Amino acid sequence: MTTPGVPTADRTSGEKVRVRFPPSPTGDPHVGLVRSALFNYAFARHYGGMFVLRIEDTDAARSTEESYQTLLDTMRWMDFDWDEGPEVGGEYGPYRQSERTEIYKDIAGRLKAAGHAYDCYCTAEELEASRERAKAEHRTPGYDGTCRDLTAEQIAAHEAEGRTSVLRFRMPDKPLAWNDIVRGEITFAPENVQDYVLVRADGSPLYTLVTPVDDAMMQITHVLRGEDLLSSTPRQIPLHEALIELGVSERVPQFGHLPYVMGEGNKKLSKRDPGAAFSYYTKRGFLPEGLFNYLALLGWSIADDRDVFDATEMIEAFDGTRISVNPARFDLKKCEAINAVHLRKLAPDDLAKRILPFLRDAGLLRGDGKEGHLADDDEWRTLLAAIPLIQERMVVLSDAVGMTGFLFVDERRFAVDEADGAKVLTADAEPILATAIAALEGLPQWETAAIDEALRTALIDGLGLKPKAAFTALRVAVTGRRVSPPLFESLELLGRPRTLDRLRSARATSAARA
RNA sequence: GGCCCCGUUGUGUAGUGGCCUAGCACGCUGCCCUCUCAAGGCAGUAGCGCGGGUUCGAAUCCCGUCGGGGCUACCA
Repeated sequence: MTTPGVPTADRTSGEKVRVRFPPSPTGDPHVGLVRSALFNYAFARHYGGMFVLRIEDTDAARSTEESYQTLLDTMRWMDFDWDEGPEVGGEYGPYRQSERTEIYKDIAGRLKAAGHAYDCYCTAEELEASRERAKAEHRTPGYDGTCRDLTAEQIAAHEAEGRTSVLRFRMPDKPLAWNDIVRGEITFAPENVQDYVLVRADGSPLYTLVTPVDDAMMQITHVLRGEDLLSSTPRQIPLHEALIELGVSERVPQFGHLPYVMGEGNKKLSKRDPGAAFSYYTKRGFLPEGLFNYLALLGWSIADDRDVFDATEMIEAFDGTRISVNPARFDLKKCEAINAVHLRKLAPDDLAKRILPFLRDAGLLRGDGKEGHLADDDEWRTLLAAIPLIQERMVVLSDAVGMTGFLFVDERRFAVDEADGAKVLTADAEPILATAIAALEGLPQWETAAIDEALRTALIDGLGLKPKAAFTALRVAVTGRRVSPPLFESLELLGRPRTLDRLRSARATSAARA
């Protein structure tokens, strides 16, 4: 690898940095896509530049309105505020390519008039044959230039035959090189990059035309995109140069090609991979902060001894120079670990607020949902009090449902986990539960320390039990599971009546097994 | 087949000729703490794809080789 090109987004040139994120609204957003948005966003913010959101929906067959909306929701959820784009506008709009067809038509015409593009009448069969020939001769397959310099007679003959034509870009005969922001000097020999199609026979523009045209007209200075587009860059550079010549552009943007995000095996992260879909994270309750942090780590590092940081810190550090060239494998475990760290840093009421929707969706709250009031006052107080018990045990927000469900569940619907109950609430548990009930019934103060002391005295000292055995029985009886938040605190939160109800019910179960 | 990109522990990375008996994080294992589970603490596990050079000295430079990936569309 040669020295990567340091972005001359420099403050010295005085040129305002403008970057763009151009997703296609096809299907559900993918974490690889979000990572790409993140890098562009951070780059723009680092240099105090503009972040442009552009929707690449020229492929009408695959683009959907639903996907478009999901894309915007995703951007908002990640807090990637865009300075120009759909819904916010901007002076270089419109920002949906489907609304720019006249622009493309105009540019295509001017490109043709200036001799940078020409009509190609080759049929699919002819092109296929040409490719086969090239392969057989160990040459790079691609367009052979048949229609590059047709005479007026030849064109007339083709038209008379009823052939249709596409518009092809005329590649210059010179080495195509650029200093990639991520990878350094990259060069393609001209014979390996052939004339390519800009406009379909039906007159609709292709990605190959539209992307450089928009980047040019939107004054984009830096293009950070996936490595899969690396081989389209040598084709785009001469087109940018042609656009400069036509006066619609002022520069060839600097390019940087980001490493892939890989999934299982040695394949790009695909829909098959658990966790490939962005919605997976919102559903499980990852934090935007956590996902932001983890995604930033996919192909970038902030320092040699640190990998937890927030958006501000990343933006401060992200100047485009430490981007890795290697593909990064998506590691859900690490993503969870990073998320858990961010979760533990949240203020208690903030965390509680974020947990609420998950509790609501699980049907555990009575709140009417009006004006964001998902919980009633009692529930809110209980949740707030439970936060210290669960915060360091959680990885994602939805974990709170399982951990605090026993506090919110309607008493008539409370049930002990079947497997845990069968294992723990045996005949042996009956005396433990009986003793605990007796100890708690007359307790003057219903609070953690008193509960703790009373139960230890009665069960450990009194019955000579091991703490683990004694408290596991109570834990299962009261929380319904063998794993729960700390027991005594949980009992305090649950309150005496409900605690005793559950203990009595569990005692009955144990007695029945005697 | 052609072109291009890439190759440090299981994973992500630090590393740009001596600071490397290769650092950090996640994972995994064990121990401590402990009412469960976490969190926390401590310890451990495992790596420069391979082969040649250059050099007093190479993960770092050169050549070759092997491996992986991408592109090779009237998709983006």
